[in-house]
Amino acid sequence: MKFDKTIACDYCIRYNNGLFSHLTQEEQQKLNLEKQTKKLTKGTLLYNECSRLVGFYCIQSGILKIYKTGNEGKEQIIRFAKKGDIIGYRSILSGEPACTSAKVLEDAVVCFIPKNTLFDLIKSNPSFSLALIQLICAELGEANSFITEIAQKTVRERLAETLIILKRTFGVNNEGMLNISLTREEYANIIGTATESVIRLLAEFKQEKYIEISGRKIKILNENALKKIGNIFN
Amino acid sequence: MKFDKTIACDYCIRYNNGLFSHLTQEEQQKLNLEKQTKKLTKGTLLYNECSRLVGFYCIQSGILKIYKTGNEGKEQIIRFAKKGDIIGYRSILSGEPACTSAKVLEDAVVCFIPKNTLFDLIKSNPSFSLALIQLICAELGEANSFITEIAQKTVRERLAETLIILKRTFGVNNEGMLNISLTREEYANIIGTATESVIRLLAEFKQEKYIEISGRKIKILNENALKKIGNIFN
DNA sequence: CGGTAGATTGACTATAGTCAACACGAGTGG
DNA sequence: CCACTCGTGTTGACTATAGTCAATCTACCG
Repeated sequence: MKFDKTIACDYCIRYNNGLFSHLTQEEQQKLNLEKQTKKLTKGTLLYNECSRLVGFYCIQSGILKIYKTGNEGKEQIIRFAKKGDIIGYRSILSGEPACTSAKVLEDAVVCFIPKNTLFDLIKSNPSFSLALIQLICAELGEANSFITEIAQKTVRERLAETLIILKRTFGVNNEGMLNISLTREEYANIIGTATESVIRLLAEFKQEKYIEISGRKIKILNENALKKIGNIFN
Repeated sequence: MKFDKTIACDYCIRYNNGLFSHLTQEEQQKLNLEKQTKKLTKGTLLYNECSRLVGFYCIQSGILKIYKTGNEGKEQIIRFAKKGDIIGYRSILSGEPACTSAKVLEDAVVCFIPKNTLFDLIKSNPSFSLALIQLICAELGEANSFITEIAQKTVRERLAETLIILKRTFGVNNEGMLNISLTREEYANIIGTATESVIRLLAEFKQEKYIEISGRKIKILNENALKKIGNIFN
């Protein structure tokens, strides 16, 4: 991991879900001094379950997967973190070890913000606290939806839904390919199924011309069909 | 619904996850004036998805189920709320309609606390904010675990786990029966399965002498066996 | 030029969902 | 008081869905 301080917080302040836009000039400068910028290459494990974090991370670029390890050692991907997201805050706020792991999927630049900086901000800046609370509530709302979907939808439905959500979250490149590339196993670990099931269903979707596949790159050809399969109404 | 103000907040202050213990005398008095106490009988729907809440609720006694309705109209129970829990805060903090419904399972007494009271506290009392953040983070942590379990464990494993969790959460009465009584369908809606599957598995557990059943009352006879089945290690 | 990780396919099996019929008790209205 | 209904619980039979296992293939990397 390399550390540098070349990128000022101003950049993130504009993007991070508005979280840091509630800081005063003074607080912003303090943050700028106390944070550490890290460059992380693909495959790096930023932290894992049981890590005792001493700060949280703010993603400036790149993609990480946030996952939990089930009792058979199987990974369950809980969510992804991309530009503007913050991760690891749950652990330091509750004072417990992390309950998830974070691994880099696409080379990333993240800022490490020490625990005390966060606590100081909460203590001194109510607007910041409120924004943070709202951000956590949003994450909680998504987790609740995820529970319902994983409990009630079939694997086929969840796969279709996942493709739609990935498109919404990461967008597509100029060839229409999803801007995130996952292994079949990672798809399985989002959906909660076996790798082989993902392979078979992707092949089906391809067969029906809902998607186009080229290695790990996927292009959605018929979004409406996938929405219908996944029971997505918006 | 009946309203009264007979019960002072002091009572809850001591129990509510320490949340309200961070209030000053003055704030406690203000809260006491602004809250409304409601008595809710079994079966009452406190709010449902799409409700625009104007405050949140603090449970003084009784049990409510918090659930989401999936696209086939099937209920997914996300969690239960009992003495000391707060519900409905996510909706007012994010300014969105509720994403879950809350229905009374056992006659309850709840306090309604208006939105502005909550916002005022967040703005003026950083200790309260921090405690609130920690409370939400705890809920988020549980949601993440729930996702992993529902995605990876079999129905049998989840049922065993659910029984253990219900015992931990609600305890047992003097006959050893779980202090919560659910229909078979409600069990199915926690676990994410069909009612018939719950019935068959409960019969199995009974057969193996892990539990004793008398109508909706369940007694755990062999906790270790259930823990083993549910892969619970603590 | 192996070696390794990931992708694919087929065959088989287990798990759990669906459907239909029936049981049972608590209320309800004639 | 009795038939009736309704909600819930139960059971059996069948089916579909998805998991497991094993073999093979492919691409890329050192």
